[in-house]
Amino acid sequence: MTLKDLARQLGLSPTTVSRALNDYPEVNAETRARVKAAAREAGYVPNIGAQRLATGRAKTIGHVVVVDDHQIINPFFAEFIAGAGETYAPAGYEMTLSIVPGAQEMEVYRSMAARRSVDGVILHNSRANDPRIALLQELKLPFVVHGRSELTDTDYLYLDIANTRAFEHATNHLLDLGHKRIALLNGLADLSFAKRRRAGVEKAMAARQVKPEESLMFSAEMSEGYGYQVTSELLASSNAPTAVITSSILTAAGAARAVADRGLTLGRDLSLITHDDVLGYFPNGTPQSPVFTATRSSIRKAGKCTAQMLIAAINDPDTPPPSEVWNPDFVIGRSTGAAPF
Amino acid sequence: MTLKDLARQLGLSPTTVSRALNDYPEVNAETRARVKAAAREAGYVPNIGAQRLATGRAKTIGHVVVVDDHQIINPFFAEFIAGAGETYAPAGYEMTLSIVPGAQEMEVYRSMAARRSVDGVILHNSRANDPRIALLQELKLPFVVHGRSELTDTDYLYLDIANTRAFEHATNHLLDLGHKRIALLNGLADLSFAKRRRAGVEKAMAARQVKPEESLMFSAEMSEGYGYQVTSELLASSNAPTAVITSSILTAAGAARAVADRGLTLGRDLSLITHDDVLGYFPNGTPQSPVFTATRSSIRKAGKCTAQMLIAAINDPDTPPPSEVWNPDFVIGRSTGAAPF
DNA sequence: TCATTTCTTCAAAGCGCTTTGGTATCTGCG
DNA sequence: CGCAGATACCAAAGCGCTTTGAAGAAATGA
Repeated sequence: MTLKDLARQLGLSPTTVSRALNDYPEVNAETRARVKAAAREAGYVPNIGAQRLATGRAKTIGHVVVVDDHQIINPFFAEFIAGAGETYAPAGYEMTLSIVPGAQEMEVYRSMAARRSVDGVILHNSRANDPRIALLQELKLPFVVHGRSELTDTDYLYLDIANTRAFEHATNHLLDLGHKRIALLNGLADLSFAKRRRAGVEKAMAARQVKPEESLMFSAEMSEGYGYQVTSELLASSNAPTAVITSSILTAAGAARAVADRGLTLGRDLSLITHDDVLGYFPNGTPQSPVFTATRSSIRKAGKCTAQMLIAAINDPDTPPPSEVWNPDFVIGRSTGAAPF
Repeated sequence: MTLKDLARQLGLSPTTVSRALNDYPEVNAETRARVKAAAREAGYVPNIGAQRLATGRAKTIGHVVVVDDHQIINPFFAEFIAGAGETYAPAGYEMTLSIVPGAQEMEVYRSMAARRSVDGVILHNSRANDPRIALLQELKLPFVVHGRSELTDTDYLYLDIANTRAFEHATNHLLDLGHKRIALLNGLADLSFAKRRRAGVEKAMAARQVKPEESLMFSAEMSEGYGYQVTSELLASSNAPTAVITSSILTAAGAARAVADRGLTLGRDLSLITHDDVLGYFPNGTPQSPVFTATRSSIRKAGKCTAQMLIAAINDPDTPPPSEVWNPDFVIGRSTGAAPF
């Protein structure tokens, strides 16, 4: 069933049928209704390839996910994607996911632009001086960054959370409780959120003349195992920290397991604050009673909003929406307490 | 830069250029080399919409993910997708993800078929008598099911693991250790894997004349919170089970937290076996020393293989690959021990 | 030598849609 | 009544690629 078939069947020209379906004004209201009814009844849906070719728009947003061998999948990715995906369908967009080795990432953006397979992309895992930003600007491919890069000389759209501020706050909370030796189990060091979080911790400590120790700063992919292993080692060491800050609830869970394994109690023997992305499958206790004291910001909501920003920017390139920086909540759970003296 | 431009620039017809790029035999080897070099140099990539329209093939695989409001994202989904995605790119396929409310799922498949936006789909979360299978067969849209339905009168391609057998094995292991009251924290009841796992547990118990108790059988979305809550309640009840089987490592983690919270020890006061999908971000301890006794099967590998099956079926519809049922490993961890007498 | 086959290449016809540039009919107004 | 401007429709030209059918050039065989 093609447009032409439908037109013939209605005794109309393809032009009129196309315009009726696309809500152009120069079609009689009655005709439009008749066309739409016939289309629905016949189960007519426009061929997407033809539409793309004719309009030059792909009605598709691209997400590139880097997965090298043996590398873990970003566990937050699914939630972010879910949020983004929720906004695409109602807006008439599709989402394509490209899972590629890191070495090919730039090439993928180039080819997306050249073959016009997407109208825009969302950048994940923003890094300190992210080369992807310049590339996308050069390619004139609309994009929104989830996170922020440190680039100051260039303007781009982003949605981020106030990482520095949130982790400064968390650190201050621990300092208030009397903690001085505070470990940070951060994400991979070159990711911009990790840089900012570390800066937040150091800023708070510096303000109180507490010297951050390099040996308590860790960077790795944020798995449960990472939290368990590092915390186990820390607890076994001669001068263990009295508090730990983790960048992910999964890492926090691992840390909690390490504490329990040694027969210790969280919030008494070791204090723990984590960032909580509000993962559906790993809630931080219940709203009434959070397990971990945490900085909290829904990554799913971030996905939703990032997608909206991108669509707005695509539809109206001259007046893009403003970038956003969200302030995470701070929730007190049962994982923090006064420093053992 | 279009094919025509490139052809003009080379002094060749578009026909020849197209054939050279697509490795048709009727092109002089030298010409082909010249064309390919020029294409690379000029950064020419075929327009995807035009290609789709001309060939009728989308070179795209669809994944439909149902996410209703407040429903959690399937936490295993990301790993599966990563596996599938790894095989798409090298095979020249793209992946589109549709995140839709459950009520729209069938409609999405219909529209995918009508507008030819995908060449095939992978079915997630297979259910007992899955109506999607008949629909896709009717639409003549190639598909592979991850999991299996209970349909016996129809033939379709699937990749599944031996759920019944694995959980029968796990239950036997617990029975061998002297456990009689065994709880099952399963996934949502209408999912086919949950049905099979429950059947496995019941089969093993029946074989030993142990009566499974309805009050110890739970079904819910497999979050950490679910494991914690149910296990907490079970442990507080007058005749608590001595062993628990969970369908996901996240639920197992919640159960473990509940045990620790009450000052009890896993493997002594409560035995726990879980299914482990081998999530990168939540490993089951280390290979040398698993935390949980578990049935184990990599869901990422399943994604990879499912995608390969689908591509094979698309490329050669007459001789589709065989369906597969994988046998999970059984690994002994520190979460099981003799029943407290 | 000429007929036949094999190699290369090309012109042109789509694929199914949108969009440009009309035309015919109807209205309103001086 | 006659003309300008709406209104409602249509024919035809693309969008950028693939594919069919044909044809000239070169190679082969009798």
